Amino acid sequence: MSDEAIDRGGARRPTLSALAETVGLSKPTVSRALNDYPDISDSTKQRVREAAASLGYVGSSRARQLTKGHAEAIGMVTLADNIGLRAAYQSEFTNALSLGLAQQNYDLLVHTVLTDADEVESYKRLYGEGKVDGFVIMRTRKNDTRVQALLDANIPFVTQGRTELAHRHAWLDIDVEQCFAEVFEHLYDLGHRHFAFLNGGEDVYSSSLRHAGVVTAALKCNVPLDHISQLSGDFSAASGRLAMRRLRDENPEVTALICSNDAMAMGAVSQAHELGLSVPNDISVTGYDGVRLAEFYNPPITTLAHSAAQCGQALASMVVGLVQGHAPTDHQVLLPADLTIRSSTAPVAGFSPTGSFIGRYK
Amino acid sequence: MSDEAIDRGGARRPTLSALAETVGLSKPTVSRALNDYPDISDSTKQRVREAAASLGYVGSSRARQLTKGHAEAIGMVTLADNIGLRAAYQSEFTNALSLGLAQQNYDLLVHTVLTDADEVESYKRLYGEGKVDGFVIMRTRKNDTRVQALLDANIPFVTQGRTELAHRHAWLDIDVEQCFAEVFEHLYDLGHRHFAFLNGGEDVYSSSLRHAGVVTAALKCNVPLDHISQLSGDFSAASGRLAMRRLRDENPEVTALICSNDAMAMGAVSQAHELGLSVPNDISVTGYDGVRLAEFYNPPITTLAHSAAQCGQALASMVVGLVQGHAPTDHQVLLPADLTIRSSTAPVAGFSPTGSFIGRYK
DNA sequence: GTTGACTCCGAAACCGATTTCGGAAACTTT
DNA sequence: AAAGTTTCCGAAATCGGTTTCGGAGTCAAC
Repeated sequence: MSDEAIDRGGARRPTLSALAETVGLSKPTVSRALNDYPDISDSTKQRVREAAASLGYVGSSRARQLTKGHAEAIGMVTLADNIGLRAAYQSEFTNALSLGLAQQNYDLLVHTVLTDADEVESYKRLYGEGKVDGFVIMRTRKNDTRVQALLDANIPFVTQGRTELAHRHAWLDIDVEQCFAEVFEHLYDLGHRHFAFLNGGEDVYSSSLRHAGVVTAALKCNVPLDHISQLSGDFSAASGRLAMRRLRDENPEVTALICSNDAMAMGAVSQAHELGLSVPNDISVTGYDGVRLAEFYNPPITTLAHSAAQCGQALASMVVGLVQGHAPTDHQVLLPADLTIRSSTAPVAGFSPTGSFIGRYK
Repeated sequence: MSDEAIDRGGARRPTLSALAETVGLSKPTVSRALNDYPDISDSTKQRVREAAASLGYVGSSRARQLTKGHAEAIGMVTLADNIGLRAAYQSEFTNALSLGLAQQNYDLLVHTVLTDADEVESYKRLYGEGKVDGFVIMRTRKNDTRVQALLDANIPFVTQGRTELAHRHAWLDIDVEQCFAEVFEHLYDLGHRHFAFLNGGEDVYSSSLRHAGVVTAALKCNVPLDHISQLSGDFSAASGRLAMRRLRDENPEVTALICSNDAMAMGAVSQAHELGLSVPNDISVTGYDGVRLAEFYNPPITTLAHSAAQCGQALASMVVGLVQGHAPTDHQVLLPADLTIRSSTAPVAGFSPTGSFIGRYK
């Protein structure tokens, strides 16, 4: 009664006890009414709900978490060096993930660190403190220390991209082997016979799959493997530029460059123009990822598009299933990518197409 | 003793009580030792810390939050339509924000919603549930319902970008008036006399500031205002394309297009090329934001760059200060942007520069 | 008119930390 | 040696919910 707190604007939010008191019931009863337990009469539920609404009661998730034992949040820790195009992809992805999570009443907690070591550290701390129930891991590498560490610590997670330990954890990946074969065939159908393939680093699991896809398609098309120059980059636009310079100097016969992501493709295109080469007239270039921006590049870039939104949604339900007790191996899904043909690829000079095209024109 | 829980891989994490028992001390003592209270002897602190380390004890943030009354987390709610370049900027920004928060032991909670209405709803719920202590709001509009709602509900927040209510809340903004004046003068110095200005919508607060900057500079340079075609876009690449088409059809005398962000600039450039216009030979184009990608565009785009990283860092300390009790009005900061000259701007044909350049060449 | 089943609700314990308050031991003072 | 300080630590309450367990009514059945 005389316990009048000074109302400094913040008007202390009502607690469960306060709500219980105003409706003249006990705490447990009110709690069960709000949570729709069967052993509470409908009339009581009704009364409680109305009172809750009129008081503006919102249950404290902190208290609920404490008793329930889970945080209803999923964590994602990223490296601070996410810039440029990589950032574009990540953001589309993060938004989709967050939305998918929200639809299942989970929140997304983002933590950014400066080094790899900090990253593993953060996983353990966030999970140990109970701030999150599990993780989504992006940008997996072939031999990924994070995956190993989380496996060892028995922390639930799902990766975007497979690893060497893929049989032991939940993952979602794009069928890059298949789609890089498709893009190769697309170029072959356009009459190209001398290729360059700008792959990512060895440590990236998907690099070997991309390579396999290209090789498979080459064999199928009877293109000798020494007609495919192998280049290596780091997924940055800068490494795309570098690759294009080397190509001009060392392999001028190449008419088609297959890049392992859109950023490298854009870098390569911009370098080509500076070298006086026309894309696609002198050389065709393809990308991978389908970031929205590739569509507005100059010229718009032919790419393998996978929907970040779709990935995010799928990942959301996978990780939620996981933290609710599903087996990791129940959550391993492979998604296709769409060959999206735009203006950075064209027939080689003087070639009249005979085969049929794969993919969609956009 | 006989209380042997089945160790199903997950090895229940040690609690404070468990730790207290192993060191033979009481819970409060251990708690204070861990938190470095002065009334605990150094030898005891030492002993407790060692035991904690060897047991791998990590305090439950859930319990701590409950007693301490705050979540040590900041929320950000975004609209699901963040795609393309907008996403690129947001991601760089989010990473920086998250990093800055991490350095102050705060986490970033991201929530994505589909509609504006849901957005305000989410702010109230997240804060009401105690999941976050405050918010960072992006993409402010002139008359921003979110700002009004949070002000009404007495929820701490800081915005990136001013609003009509800027005097009542914490904000961080770029001095767009100043920098748009700079970019105008840069173009003027290159000999341009017929301009187009592609602004954002009326509802965006900064649009009027941008306009003011351009007008001020025009007056200073004695450029009659009817030599500046006003166009309006929505910050998308598509609207940049549209603007360029209109320009070619209706104002062919224009030689310089000032865009209100990089995405529109890129759209304009790509459209120009398709129309057979050369950038920068036929028309110069400028952007704003300084997304990394503008640097690798074809051609690289002259832009006004503000560091997303710097904004994120600043915002982080602002919002943390705020939730720790600082007054909103102590946190209102205006940052400059750098005129970053690249290849999308050039002197008009036959113009020999007399004035000096503003800005840096990159 | 007991017994039994059912419906609906409350007392008390609990989750895992922090904080308030006070008390025992050791150490100075006079 | 009694009184007053300091130093260090523990008992109990607390945060705001959920869960376990049981108990008071009501009603039908024998």
